[in-house]
Order: sequence, then C-alpha cells, then structure tokens
Amino acid sequence: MDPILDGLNHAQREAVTSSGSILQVLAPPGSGKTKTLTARVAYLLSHHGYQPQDVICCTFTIKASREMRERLAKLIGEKLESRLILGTFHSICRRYLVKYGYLIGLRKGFGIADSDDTRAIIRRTIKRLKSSIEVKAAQGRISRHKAHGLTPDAVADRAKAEESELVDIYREYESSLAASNLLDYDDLLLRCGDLLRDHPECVSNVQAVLVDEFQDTNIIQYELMNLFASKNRRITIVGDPDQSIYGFRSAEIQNLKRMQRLYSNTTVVLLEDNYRSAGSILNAAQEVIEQDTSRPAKALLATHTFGTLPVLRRLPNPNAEAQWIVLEIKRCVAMTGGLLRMSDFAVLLRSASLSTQIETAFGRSGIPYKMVGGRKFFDRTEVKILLNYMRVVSHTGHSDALMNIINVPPRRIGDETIKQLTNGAEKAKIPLWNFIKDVIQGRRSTEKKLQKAAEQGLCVLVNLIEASRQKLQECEDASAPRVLIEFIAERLSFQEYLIRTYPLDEDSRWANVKELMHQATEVAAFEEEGVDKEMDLPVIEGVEQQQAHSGEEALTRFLANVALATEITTKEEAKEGDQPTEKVTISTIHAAKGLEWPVVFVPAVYNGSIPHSRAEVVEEERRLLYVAMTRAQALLYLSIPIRQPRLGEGEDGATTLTPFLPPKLTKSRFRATGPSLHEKVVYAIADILRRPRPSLEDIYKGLEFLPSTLDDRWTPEGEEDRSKVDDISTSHDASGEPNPKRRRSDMNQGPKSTTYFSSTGSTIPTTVSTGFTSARDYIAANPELPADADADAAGANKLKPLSNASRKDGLTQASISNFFGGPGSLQKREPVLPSYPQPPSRRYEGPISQNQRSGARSIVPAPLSSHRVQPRPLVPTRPTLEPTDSNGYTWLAAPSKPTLKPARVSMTQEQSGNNTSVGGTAGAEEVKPESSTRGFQPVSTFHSTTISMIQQAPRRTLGIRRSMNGWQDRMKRDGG
DNA sequence: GAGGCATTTCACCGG
DNA sequence: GAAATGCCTC
Repeated sequence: MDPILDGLNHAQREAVTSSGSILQVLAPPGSGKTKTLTARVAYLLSHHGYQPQDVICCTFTIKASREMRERLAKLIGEKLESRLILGTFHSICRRYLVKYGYLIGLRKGFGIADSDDTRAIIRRTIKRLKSSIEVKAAQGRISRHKAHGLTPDAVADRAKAEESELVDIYREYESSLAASNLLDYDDLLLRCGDLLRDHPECVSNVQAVLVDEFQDTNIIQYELMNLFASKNRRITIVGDPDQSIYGFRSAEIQNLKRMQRLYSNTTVVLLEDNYRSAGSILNAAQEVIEQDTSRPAKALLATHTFGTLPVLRRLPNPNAEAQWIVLEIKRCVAMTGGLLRMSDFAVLLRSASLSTQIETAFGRSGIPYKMVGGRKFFDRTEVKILLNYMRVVSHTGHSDALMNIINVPPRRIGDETIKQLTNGAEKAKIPLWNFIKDVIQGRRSTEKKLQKAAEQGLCVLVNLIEASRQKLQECEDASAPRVLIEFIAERLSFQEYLIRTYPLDEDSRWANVKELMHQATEVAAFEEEGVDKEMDLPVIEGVEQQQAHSGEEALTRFLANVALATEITTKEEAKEGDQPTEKVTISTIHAAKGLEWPVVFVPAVYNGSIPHSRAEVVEEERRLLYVAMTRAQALLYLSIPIRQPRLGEGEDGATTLTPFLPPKLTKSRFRATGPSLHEKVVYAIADILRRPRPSLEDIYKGLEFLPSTLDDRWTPEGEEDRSKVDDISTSHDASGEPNPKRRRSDMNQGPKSTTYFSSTGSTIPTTVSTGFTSARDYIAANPELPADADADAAGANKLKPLSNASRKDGLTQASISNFFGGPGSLQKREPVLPSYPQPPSRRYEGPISQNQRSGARSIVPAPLSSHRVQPRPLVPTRPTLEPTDSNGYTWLAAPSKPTLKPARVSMTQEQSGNNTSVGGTAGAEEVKPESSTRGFQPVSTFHSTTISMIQQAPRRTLGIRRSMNGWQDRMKRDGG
C-alpha cells in the first residue's frame, strides 16, 4: 500500500486522498491533524504531480513549520521537501515582499518592527501627542485595525470622536514606520496582500495551498490564502474551531464558514478519533466545551481506555498549590516504577505570571523544569542588545534598534543627548542614524551643543557600526550573521560588560550570547546545505526578482526569523553538562497548543484567571481550558487555590471556581484528590502511553522515597489546619517553604522530617542549580542510591537514617537494602506494593512529606530552639519486613509508635534540616517498629523508613509552632 | 546646575 | 523591565 497512507485511519485517509479541490479537515485535539496534513502534502506531490515549489503550505508557528518539514523530509525526501514554500504566513509574505515588493513601491531593504519596536514607537507618539491612551491598549487596537485592513483614514471615517485620539496615534505610527522603512507584523501580511492583488502573476505557479491551524487565521490571512490560490483554487485547510484561542490577535473563527460560502464545492472531512487522551479526560474536556451551545456539535471519540478520573484539587493558597504539584509529580514518578519521567509532566498556565510560585517550589525541591512561553530567548536583554546592533548594521534606518543600543554599554549618552539627536533628526527629516553621523562629522549640529563626553561616545558608536557594515560587505555568504555577532561582541568587550553589569548571573547571560552565535551558525549551515536556497521563491517568467548581496540577505533573513519567531528556541541547552533534558515543562496554555504530555497540571482554575479578568470573549477562555485539558494523555490535574491574596474576589482573597467547571461536571467527571496509583492505574497509564508496563519490582523501588502514597497532605476541601499557626501561609516564601504541615491536628504536628534541601543549609545550594537537577535525576533513575548529600540536595524524600552511632552519614546502598531485608527479600515484598483495596485510613503521614517542602524549616521544640543541632543520621529502625497484614500487605515501614519522645525526635529533624553543627546523639531511634502496624495507616507502608513513623509520634504532641517559626525566621536571617 | 548613573518601585494575559 | 527618584561628576 501507499506508504503515505500507512498508519492512517479511515477518516484520515479520506482527507488525504480527497479529490475535492477545496477541502476542510476539522480535526479535534489528538486526532492526527498534523500527520494528516503532512500526508496530504505528500499525496498531492506524488499523486497529482505537483512540483514542490508550486505548493504553499502555511503554518501558524515556526515550530510547526519545522516539524512539518521534518516529517515531510521523511515522507518525500529532503530534496523535494526543501523546495516547498512552507512557513508561517509572516515568513512566506516576507519572502514575497523581498523578491517582489518593488512592484508595489516597497523600498529595498525594509526592516521588520517587532512588537517591542512597535511599542516603543507608539509610546513615543503617545508622549508626543500627550495622549492618555495606554500604550498597550493603543498597540492592540492599532494592530486590530490593521488586521482588518483599516487604514487610519478608514478608521477616522467610521469612528466617532473618541477614536480620534487613537487615529492620530495610528497615523503617526504609520508614518514613523514608513520613515524608517519598517514593516510591522501586520504590514507583512497587508503589503503582501496588496502585492498579490495587484500582481497575481507572482503566484501564478501555485498549484495548491494548504493551511494549518486555520481557526487561528485572521481576515487578512484568509484573504492571503485565497490570493495564493487564485490561479488554481486548490486549498486544503486543517483546523478545529474549538481550539481557537487567538481571538485577541484577531483570529476569526468565522473564516471556516466564510470559506464554505466562498467555495460552494467545499468538502468537509471530520476526524473524530482521539489518539491522545484517556477516555475520562476526553469526557471531561468534552463537557467543558459543550457548554458553548453556539458551537456545532462534534464528536470526540476515545481510542484509549477510560483511565482514571481527572483531578480537581483544592488547595489553601497558591503556595500550597505549587507544593502540591511537586508532591504529585514525585508521587507519580515514584509510584509508576520508571514509567513516568520528569519530561512527561507539564504545568500549563493561563498567564505566564503564575509561574513564579511554581518555579520557586520546583527549584526548592529539585524538580528540573523548563519554562516555555515565558520570556523568549530572543527577548533576553543580552541577546536583544546584540540583535539590535545587528539590526542597525543591517538596516540603519532602524531608529528604534539604534535607540536601544545607543548607550549600551554606557557611553555617556544620556537622555538629553538623545533628545537633541531625535529632535534634530526629526526636524531634518532624516533617519536618526544619518543625523548622528552628520553631527559627529561636523555636517550638522544640534540645537544645543552636546557634551564632549557624549560626542565621544557617539563617535565610538558610529565607528563600530561603520566597521561592522564594512565587515558585512566583505562577507558574502551565509556566515554573515555569525561573523557579525562575533565582531560586535568583540568590539564591545561584551563579555566584560556582562560581567560588570550582571555579576550574579553573568555566566548564564554569556551562555545566551554563545547560544545566539550558535543559532546564527546553524542558520548558515542550514542554508549552505540546500545550495539551491530552499528559501527562495521559484522564478517566474516575466517577473523580475530583486537580488541582494548575499551576506546582507543572510543577515536580514536571520533577523527576520528572529523577529518572527513566536516560540522559544530552547535556550540553555547550549550549556554542556546539562544532562539529557529530563525536565518538567512549564508553559502557558497558548504556547502548549498542539503539544501533549502524559501528565498535565492546570493550576489556578479560578474565576479571574480562567476566564481571565480582562478577557473579552468568554467562549475563548473556555476553549483555552479545553485546549489545556486535552493536552493530557493519561493524567490530568486541575487545581485551585481557595485563597489567592491579591487576585481573589473575596476580601480575604477567596477565589471562586471557574464557571467552566460547574458542580454537576466536577461531581461526575472529577475526583477531589490525586488518584491512588495502584497497579491497575499504572498499567492503564502505560497502555495509554503505549509504553511497557513497569514491573511491580520497579514500582516498588520508587516507593522508598515517597512520603505518602496518597495525595493527602491537604484535605479534599483544600484546608490545612491552620488554627494553631496563622502565619503559615505567609511564612513560606522565601525561606522554605514548607510550612510545616499541620494538617490534621490530631496527627502529625511535629516537625517534619526533613531535610533535604536546603533552604538554609549552608552545605546545600539553595537555589536551583544543575546540581539539584542532576542529583534529582540521578535519584529518580537510581532509587537505591545512597543518601548522601547530593541526594539530600536533590530533594529525595528519604529520611536520613538516624544513626546508629557508627554511621554518620546517611544510608548507604547497602544499608538500604539491609534495611529492607536485602534484595532477596524483594520477592516477598512484592505483593505488598500498591495494594489495592486501599487501606482504610489514609492519613497523611507526615514527616517525610515535609521534607519535600523544605528542609529548612524543621521545627524545633521550644526548649531546643535556642541551639542548633548537628544533623545526625537517623538510624533506621528495623522495619518489619514480613507481611504483617492479613490482606497480604507487608508494611515496609513500621508504623510509628507513640513511644518516642517528641523532643528528641524533633531534634533530629532539626538537625537534618539545618546542617548545623552540633552533634547530637541519636537516641530516639531506638523505637521499635514492630508494634507498628496497629493504629497506623497503611499509607505509611510506603514510607521508606521507619523513621518517619517514629517522627510522627512526636508530632502529635508538638504544638509550638509559633516559636518554631520564630526560630526559623531567625535561622533564615542569620544563616541564610 | 545639568546631565549621567545608580538605586528603588511597581506591575505583568496571550503570540 | 520600565519609570521614578536620588547621588555624583563635569
């Protein structure tokens, strides 16, 4: 059979092979949309005989186009693939404008104004016009007008007086762009539309047009699609109106209908099978989206098993929410026996700003993560500086870029000087750059004489730029971008500048610069490979293309790609030493579109966050939630802090659940706490992910680090027993967070055990560092590692064994196995594991879990609070290995006995938490576990050590939080 | 004293 | 990270 159709289901094949010339493929999440579109491209080439250069394929992001290229290279070979006209609308338009822009009077060498430039220009005009409109608002409105093809005059005609202010700004903005020969994002599309309308011959070769993510196109893009296809009218679009989340960028869902109206011969194919998510997740997501009654009903059929119900978790506050995510990730990793790794988790946020608490919690507990959709690589200051230099070199008319670097690094050119220069340039009606040059070369002068120092600084700048331009002229190939970056960085002594300016993270900043160079190099390599200039447009007879100096062209192309980059090119990977990136992803929901993860967390599902308080269209917010939920393959967690100090609605910051999750839905489709991860659940996860089921042995191995096998640190209602400590919530931030959990007051009140990372400890790094990461990974991969300092740092939740006197430091591997009876005992234990029927009571056993939160905060009983104790290893008390239970469970850890004296125990904790110096003796440890089972919950079973149990006992009796906090604070201050 | 530099403060959808 | 304020140099 045709290899192109391999692995496609019936509906997908129908779409791929459809003979309809106008085809709409409606593809819900996880239905194989990209696969289908890719196959369609391949099919058109091979079965219809189209030449690749006659096929235009538009994607929404650069990443999507890259992925598509990769897939196509496999299907049809790189040779054909490289000749396709494939890219984002913006990049395709840019290509056409570079080649044919002269036909509509576009000046050669135009630059692209990115949104920072745009904002800067608008800010300036607003200031000049003394308008009261907010910069961002003006930017958005202007862009919206442009996206609808409305010129300032058109807006003026139809708008009332109150718009006149905006119209003025809009006008000025447009002339500023024109003066600098810049096009903003909207212009790229608009001008290309103008071009193709006036000169359709430019696309007369086009046989077929394909558009991905069609629901995100705006009117102009829709028109462009039609213009591209004007000759032969063969269009395939793929999209899903339910995933339209770019209305704020003027995306128009109605384009689907509009297209059907325009082309009466439109064929519509529905893909309904979902290959991504568990049935339970789809059901929940489906119910969310179906609340929108205006939307045409569409099926979403699960191909996977039902799986376990998604979770809707209530937590006391955002901090606890972040800690809970940490705990759940650890629990999932531990209880699935290697099935899930860090890279299988994603935290999807409505707003990037919600990430801070989560990042802090991750950092503190050693969970490696990468941020996506936050600050983009190209937006980092140090990168931006170099890019702006290059933009000036490439296009001296780029006054905004010039303004950004005119005094960076500082060269004594201050506000006053800049004012003189910009005013002068404006009066002379010449670009800022030319004016500056004239001034320092004595051909012109400013109204007020410039300071000597400033003048000298300008000289230096002009010389640098001129030298760079010279360099560029000499460089006639694709290496130009890299050559320039190196040249400029060198001449600026950029590294020294970074060291001076950012002493704290100079190395990571310099690493970003290296990464930028690396990317420039890659672009060069990429372009040289396809000697044929894959990016070039096909030559059309009778229409002349403009040619440019190839070094310049390489540079402008590089800069354009940067400007148009919508996604984050992952950074930091450049650093060596980074291990295979096993990281949790933190992303905005918007940036997560099209992606999937085995486990997805969606925090902050409260009113005001989703729907966002400033959202204009509620339906879009609902779709956003739908998109987030449908990213999950096997496990989906939604959560809400019941209080959110600043943003909550109530006076005490109480939040209300998003209206998209009405009670009826949450009751039937969600559970209130994380699922118990017994083997059936684990196997279902494995099956959904199409991964091998882990062995019980593997599952078992992970448990040893686990504080609790259940999501039970907070009550399902999201409460923590705060009665005794009211400052808990505020105490965690900087220090460690862990507030001691005092959850059920009857139980664990004591210190947690802790230890591990350190917030305070001097020996352990406090900040997130690769050390953490690596240790953590190591542990994750090697649960049996000795618990040494690294392990602690990594946040493993293991208790340190209290020591017998001989062992000072933690368990060794041997000791762990001994502890559990050695490897040989494994078999015996197996049955024990995740056992199901859940043990009757599951209380949070606390101590260990505390660790995660913070080691630092150990609680010391008041009497001891004045002195610090050195950490001692806990001596593992002997656990009972034999199954003690009638149901066949073996408790790995003995339940704690009340025997212990609280004071001692807590001392232990403290020690471990603080790493301070005195040696204590481990005395308490003598407790005997055997008696353990009674009275304790099975949960504890999974605790790795008996110790935890021991500690438990004390907790109950401790009620001194306040003093402890005081102590902690002091610790923080002194030692931090 | 003007202008430049350093420090502090506030706020922040989304691409 | 940008605006606002205060300190230092020419």
